[in-house]
Parts: sequence; C-alpha cells; structure tokens
Amino acid sequence: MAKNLLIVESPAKAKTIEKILGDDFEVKSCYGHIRDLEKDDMGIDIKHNYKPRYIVPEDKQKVVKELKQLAKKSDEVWLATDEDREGEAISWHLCEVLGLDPKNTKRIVFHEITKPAIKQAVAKPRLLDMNLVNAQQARRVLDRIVGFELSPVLWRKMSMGNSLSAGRVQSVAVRLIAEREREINAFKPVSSFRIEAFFTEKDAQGRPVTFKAEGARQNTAQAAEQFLQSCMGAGYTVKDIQVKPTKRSPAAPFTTSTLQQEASRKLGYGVSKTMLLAQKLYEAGHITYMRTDSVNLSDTALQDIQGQINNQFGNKYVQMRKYKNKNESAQEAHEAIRPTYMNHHTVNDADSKRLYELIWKRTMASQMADAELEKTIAKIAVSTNNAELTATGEVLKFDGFLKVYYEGRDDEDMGDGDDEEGVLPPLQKGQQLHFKEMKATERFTRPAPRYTEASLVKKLEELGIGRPSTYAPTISTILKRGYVEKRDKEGIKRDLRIMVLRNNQLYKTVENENTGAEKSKLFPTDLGLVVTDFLNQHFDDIMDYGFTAKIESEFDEIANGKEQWTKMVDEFYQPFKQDIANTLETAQRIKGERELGADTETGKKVVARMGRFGPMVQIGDANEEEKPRFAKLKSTQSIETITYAEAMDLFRLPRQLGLFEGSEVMVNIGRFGPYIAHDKKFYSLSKDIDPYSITLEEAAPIIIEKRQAKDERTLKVFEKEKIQILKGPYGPYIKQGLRNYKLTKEQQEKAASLTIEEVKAIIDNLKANPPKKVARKKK
DNA sequence: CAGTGAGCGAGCTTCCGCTTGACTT
Repeated sequence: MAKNLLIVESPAKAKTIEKILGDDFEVKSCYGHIRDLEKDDMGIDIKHNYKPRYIVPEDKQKVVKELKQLAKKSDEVWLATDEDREGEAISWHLCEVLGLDPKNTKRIVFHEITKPAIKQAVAKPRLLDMNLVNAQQARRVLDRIVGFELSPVLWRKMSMGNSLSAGRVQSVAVRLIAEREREINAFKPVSSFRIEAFFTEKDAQGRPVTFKAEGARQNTAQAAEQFLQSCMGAGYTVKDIQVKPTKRSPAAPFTTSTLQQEASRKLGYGVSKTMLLAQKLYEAGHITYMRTDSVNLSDTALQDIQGQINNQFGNKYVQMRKYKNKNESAQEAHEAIRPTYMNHHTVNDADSKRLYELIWKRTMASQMADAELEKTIAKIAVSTNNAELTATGEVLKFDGFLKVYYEGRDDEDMGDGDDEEGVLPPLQKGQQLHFKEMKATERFTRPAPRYTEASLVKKLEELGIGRPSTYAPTISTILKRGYVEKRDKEGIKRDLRIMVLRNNQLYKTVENENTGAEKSKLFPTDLGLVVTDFLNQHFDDIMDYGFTAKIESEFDEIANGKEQWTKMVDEFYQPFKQDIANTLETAQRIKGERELGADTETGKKVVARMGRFGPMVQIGDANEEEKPRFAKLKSTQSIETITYAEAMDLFRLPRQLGLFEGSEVMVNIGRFGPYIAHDKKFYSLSKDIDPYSITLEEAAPIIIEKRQAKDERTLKVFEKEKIQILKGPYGPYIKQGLRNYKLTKEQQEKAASLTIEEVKAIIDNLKANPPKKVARKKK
C-alpha cells in the first residue's frame, strides 16, 4: 500500500499522474462532485442562515466508500482536484466525507498534466481555500433557490404539462432563442441594387481574364437604372492603384466552446456529439481534457508543436504565440484542448478521426506564422459620369498557418452578399479597360440567422453564462423541456430584379432566389415563447443577460474574503422571495392568447392560444351556449404567426376517407400525432404524410403495411391473460398491459415456444425480484 | 394510446456543475 493517496476528479487523469508520481503515490479519482444538496425542501435551511444539507447521492456512494477505505490506510491524503471554484469545493467535500482536517490536509493544483507541473505541485502544497469554497456554496445555493422556487411557479401558472423548469442558465438560453425568432418575424427586408462592372484584361501569362469592380450601391430600381443609363457608351480608366500588404493570424487553440463551434461549422456535429467523441479521444489518451475554457498550452506542448512544425514545414513556418483569454469569466483550470502527441497526425477510430484531425490542425496552426497577403485596390473612373468603381484583389504571398488550417465563420453577414476576392490581372494607372458588361442586382437585407447549438454556446460564453461542462447538457435540457426545437426550415422563393448593360443595350430580367432556408437551427416553441414572456414579465432581473455576470462578481468578492456568502445569498433571496409570492398571488395563468378574427360562418371569435395539451386554435368561447371547437396547431405553426386562414384549415380534421375492407377509414390527429383509424385499430402516420390531404388510395397500403409490421413484431399472444411476447430492438420481451418484462438470454432464445405457465412464472419472478434499479434518467 | 382544451387537488416534477458508464422496448 502506497503511503500517499492523491485524489483527482477524472479517472483518466489519475492513470497518467500515477505513472508520473511512481510507487509512493496511489492516485484515485472521485468522479467530480461527491456530494450535493438534498432534494427535499430544497436541501437548504433558509431559516438557519441558508445552511446547506448535503448528501452523498446514490451513484457516488460506491466511490466514496472506496476512497474512505483507502484514506484510512494511507499516511497522507493529497487533494488534487481542479483549480477552480468547483474543484476547491470538491476538495472540501472530500475533507468532510473522509474526515480530513482542512487545516492540515495537503491541497495541490496544476493546470497541465505534465511531469514538471505535477512534480512542482507536489513540492508546493497549500491548504484549502475556504473563501473559494464559500463562493461555490453561494453559487450552488443560489442556483438551487432560483431553480426550485421558479419552476413550481410555472407548474402553477401554466395550464399544460408538468416537469416544466426554469433556471439561471436555461431560461436565459431560451430567451436568446425566443428573441432572435421575434427579430426574424419582425424583420422587414429592404432591397438595394449592387452595381458590378466586368472587364477583361490579360493576366501575367497573357491569358484573358475577367474581373469585376463594384460601384456605389443604388437604393432603388429607378436609381440603378439611371446609373446604368448614365454609363452607356462610357470608357473606363484606371485612376489609381494601391497595393497593401496584409496579414492574417491563426486562431487560438481550442476551448470547449470553440471546438463545439468549429465541429459544428466544419463537420456538422451537434454539441453533444462533439463532446462524446472528444471524451472518447480523451479517455484513449489522444487529447488533453475536453472541458476547458483556457487557451493556454503547456511549455512541453509548445516544444512538441514547434518541433512538429519545424519537421513538417520548416522553421519559417514556426511562430510561437501566447494566447490570452478574451473571456473574463474563464477559470482556466486546464490547458487548451490539444493532441497529447503532435506526431500522431490522426487516430484509428473512425468516429472520432475527423474531430481529432481538426484538433491537431488547429493546434499546429496556433503556433505557425501569419499568412501574408497582398491586397490590391484599383479605382476606376467612368468617362460619362463622375462615379468611381473599385476593384479589389487579394494574393497570398506566404501561406503560413493556412497551410494546415483556417477557421470557419458563422454566416452572419447582413445580406451584403459574397465578398470573395480573387486575383486581379496586372493593371497600370491610366490604363483603358476592356468593358464587358455592367450588372445591377437587387439584394435584400437579411435578419440575423437563427442560432445553431454551437452559435448559442458561443453567445452564452460571451455573456459568461454556463460552463464548459454544461453547454451541451443545457441545450439538451431546453430541447427536452420542449421550449426549443432543432429543425430545418424550407426557404421561400423571392424575385430579384436584375438589369444588365451590354453592347450599349439595357436588358431587364427577373430571377429568383431562395431565402430564409435553415438547417439544424434552434426554433422556440410556443411553450418556450410564453414561458419566456412570463418570466421576463415577473422576474426581469434573473432573465437579464447581465444577471450571471453581476452575481459572478459577487462570488469573486466572496472568494476574495470581502463578502460573507450567506449575506450575499440573503440579499438576493429577500427580494426574490417577494417576487415569487407576488407572482403566485397576482399573475394570470399563462395563455399566450392571440385573436385571429371572427369565424365568417358563425361570427364567433377565433383565437390561438396555449391549451392543456399545447398550442391550439379555438372557435367560440367556453362561456357560450354551444361548446367551442378546438384544433391543435401543426408542429411548424406558431401562435404568434398563424393566420386566420391557416387556423380555419385546421378544422378540416377528422376526415372520413371512405370504406376499405368494408370499414370506414378515418384520419385525425391525436395525442400522439396523426393517425388512421380503421376497424377499431389505429395506425400512426409518419411525418412526411399530410393527414389533411391523404386519400383513401394512399391510406390503404399504409394500413396493410403497418398491420403486417405489427404481426411480425408479435411472437405469441395469450388472449385470455392479455399477455404478449413481442420482439423489440433488444430481443424478445413480455408485455402485459402497460408493463414490459425483460427476458434473460436463455429465455429469449426459446421465446416463441414459451408456455403461458412459464411466462407467468417469469412475470411473478420479476415482480418479486425486480431488477435492481439504476439511477434511471427520467423522461 | 388515439379524448381532451376546466377544475378539483392527490402526488409528482425542478436547478447548475463536477464526473463517467449502465441501460434501454
């Protein structure tokens, strides 16, 4: 048994560190936090100065037990959790649980897993920083209070669904998406005309090339036409040429957030997928820790990278750089995300290969030379008016870091169109140019694009909201709660007016472009919109984009010993408690109602609103004699944008399609989406089928096919006992009523031949000895 | 499973941040 027990957070780190420290140390991991607030009654004694009630959660008991035993046998326990607020708190919890005295337990920290860093840390242990621990307690308690007092308000005031939630991070994330959507809905595109003139000249090799020059944008079609007319028969002369050297520098090495952004832009990955693959790479020892906000690289790594660049591209491509974090809220407990060995250009694992190569390239580029460019700007005079055209070209003089990597961009330009700059042919001042044509193209301004998962993470990080470990889970939460949906949107066609001046003639045409198409973007649901409105109205302070930044600076005060954590929490809680009480007492139930007009047939009011089961439209009022009619909105419709005509169209269901096999075929939309009802059986319709337009001829094969699929799934039926043996994706299983019973491997093999007695015995046995409950994720 | 759209009121839900596997119908 080693004399020393050293505890870190991550098991993969433990392995590496154990190798570095040798036989005197046994290195174990505590797998993150080992204690958390109890869930009952918030886990906080508010009346006793916010005293937290901590418990060891079910899934941490095993690791705590093991650490306790090891701690007892060791001479000395070293706490080597991450150097940030959470890491300090984890160390304190370890003291509490393992019975260590914080006043003399050795606490060490390192920001990189390298031999010198670890050795140095062990040589200079310090003690636990209780101020930092208290800052974490304030953070934890405040988040618990906000979440556990705000969520119940929603349960009371929302007519639909339970398990709604609100919190400091998730509610603001939804707000960002909701606001962006409304910005887009309210956006009025404005058109103007881009003026481009095309000329043909000879390039350095004497080959004719066409290049373009831009004129001042014209605001109306009339102005554009006038301008083109005014150029009729003109000569074009190069008036001035400027050549400017420019540089481009590489981006900083990856943090969690930038990795998620680039993997989204270049590989099309969602943030969860990126993190899953990164975790695999980390566990296999290929990359450093993937949840980090630091752009720092260790000296060891820098040397490795420099050597690699030198080997591969030569010394003139090397340019060592230190990057600074732009983000104030960064805690920098780890290194940037980088390969552990730069001479490994790739990995064998097919899934994570592309992500690894992205990390490798980004890391290399970060220490490479600037790319050197030469920008040429030519001003061109028009003989028939005093307009000036500008041609720009860019030539790469030295590729530098671009040899391996360039950073992607979110497409956020506001409709100015593509600015790609090619190479200009050699031009002389005073040169007469060979005019080809001039084109005026209508361009529309565009609203800001909807968020992708990754661009939302970027925004949250800018606001200092959330942490590397929570970006992906936060997005999962708001999707799971139904506040937000990730989907595509089809664009709509729009006419573009185009005018061309060629051979002294003016031609006018109309082309069309597709606008507003979106792929894999985040859309707020009606639920997300109404909940956001409600929270904004009653809890504007918490919904404020600066709220987290504000309390973070107070946590800093606590960490610096200038403020008591319980006092800070109390100053937040007193007014918050009042807001909660006022809201519960006075706020209306959340309906999100919007009036669409009056039914032309009955004159009754038509409204769109939230109902118990989601967004719907309603004709008539509950107080009227005749019952109102209801219809659910389609998934792509929204209370905020649905029109009267679209609403009335929804009342076309249920539809009778006619007879099939002697029974009536009906389509409708139910609790679980569109379905066909036929002969007392129900068949769900897939997404691509429209229940409003499906015909009997289309419905019949669906009935046959679905009926057959169901038959194939069914291995055996015991009618009397209402027990079925069904085939699922994990093999055969037993279904009785709503409950499923799992079969063992042996039972699965003879599933089709099981007798009713055997089946009953299996059920009885499973009821008596239920399979051990694992901390199962709730739906 | 295939309705409902309001309200009664059991009993339940819920936060953010650290970490990984176990388990799915």
